[in-house]
Amino acid sequence: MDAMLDTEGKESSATHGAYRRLREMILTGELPPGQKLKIEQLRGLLDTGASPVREALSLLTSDMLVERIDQRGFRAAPVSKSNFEEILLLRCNLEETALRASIANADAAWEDRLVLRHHHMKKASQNGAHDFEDAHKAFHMALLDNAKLPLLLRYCSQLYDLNIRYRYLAAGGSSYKKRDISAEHQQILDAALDRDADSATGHLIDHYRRTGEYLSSQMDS
Amino acid sequence: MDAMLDTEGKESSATHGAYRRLREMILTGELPPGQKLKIEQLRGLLDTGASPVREALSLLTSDMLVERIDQRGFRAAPVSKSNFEEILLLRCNLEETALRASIANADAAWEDRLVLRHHHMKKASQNGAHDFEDAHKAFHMALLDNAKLPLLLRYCSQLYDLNIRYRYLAAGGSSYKKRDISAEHQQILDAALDRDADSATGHLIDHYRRTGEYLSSQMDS
DNA sequence: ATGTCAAATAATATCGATATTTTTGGAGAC
DNA sequence: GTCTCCAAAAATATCGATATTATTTGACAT
Repeated sequence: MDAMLDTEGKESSATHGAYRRLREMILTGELPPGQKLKIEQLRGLLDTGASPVREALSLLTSDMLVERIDQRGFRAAPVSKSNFEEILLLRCNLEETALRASIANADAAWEDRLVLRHHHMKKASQNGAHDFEDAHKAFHMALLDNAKLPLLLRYCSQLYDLNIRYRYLAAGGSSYKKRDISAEHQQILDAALDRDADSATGHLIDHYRRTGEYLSSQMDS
Repeated sequence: MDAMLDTEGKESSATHGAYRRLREMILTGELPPGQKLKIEQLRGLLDTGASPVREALSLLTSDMLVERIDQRGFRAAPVSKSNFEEILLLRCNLEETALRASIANADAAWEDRLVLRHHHMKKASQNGAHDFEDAHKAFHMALLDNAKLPLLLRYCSQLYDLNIRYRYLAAGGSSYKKRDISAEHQQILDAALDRDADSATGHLIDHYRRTGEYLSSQMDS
């Protein structure tokens, strides 16, 4: 007597579905920063019960994409320039730590994973922006995950998502020029494969700072 | 027709109450690491409904004190030596960043807060261990909060709590010797008041490393 | 006009019950 | 004796309804 509309055969759970859908909507700006998130409204939008919605919102609180106001419901996390700058700062700090640790643990299997992810990313860049975003994140996380520091990786992943949100908000996802991001990625990859930690972290941080400055300028408008 | 048993006049909310209570139980080890957290069981323990328990567990997931296993409920987060060491590593990294930023923003109001927190901590050390823990955390967070980096502060606070849990687990909360923690705190405070970032961060990290090594040795047993 | 208070409205938080899923336990086959 | 499979039990996930709490509205007094 229940609707079973998802064609995916992977994760069936009303809560998880609501979580992923809401996450997507907040990241892309479909649910704008600061917006009140009323249960009823979302219940209609995702056509599911109130409990899964509630729980999904609780989970999104962990990711700092949703704020809970004690007896007053939920709202999409607000944005600000200072928040953006803090995200950038922390990313540079944490990702440098993670990348250095990853390189310290470098082995053939990791190199294979890196090359693969990089290839997938290049391939996906010809498809839709959505595919590219996923592959881009996968590449960046692959750079870091060989550190074998799960907490650190989790923080980096969280911050990555928070940052991507600003990219969507600033540019509608499009104006995010190809610039020469592709070359930057290649430099990072090569340095990582050479196991040159200084060069790899240098390029990585440049990569972030450059994107950061670009977005920061967009935000002044 | 509802029970209103809390004598506190501050935060009334079944969810929030359950959250605080469960958090306490997990931090102190009353709910041991890895233990299955069955809704019914907790519902009885906290005498409240299933929904608040469920939501409290969701919130504790953010704090990494509870793990969610997709269609199989919740469990208290497991512990391991490598997890402990990662926490220590990240704490040293993040708190150094935060403390340096705090000192860079130093002003009279911050100094006042620091002195006050330090005083309260000393006073509380004569009372129960529970009071001391709260005051101790308040002092450490006061050292960091002048950085005005809310995300960073949140991470530091999370990691602080994860660490305190290991202290409870290793020592039952007691053997955590007074050592000369008091002197160490004084050194950190003095250096911060002098606005000597190198000295302050040095003492702070020493403080953590020393406690870390002590706990680490306890864990080999 | 303006500010305050009370009733009406809307939204959240919570409960109790049901449907789904996982886990357990035991009967039968090899 | 061990393994497989099916039924029984337990636990989770979800729903629908109610009680609580916040917010708005409008009347009244100043």
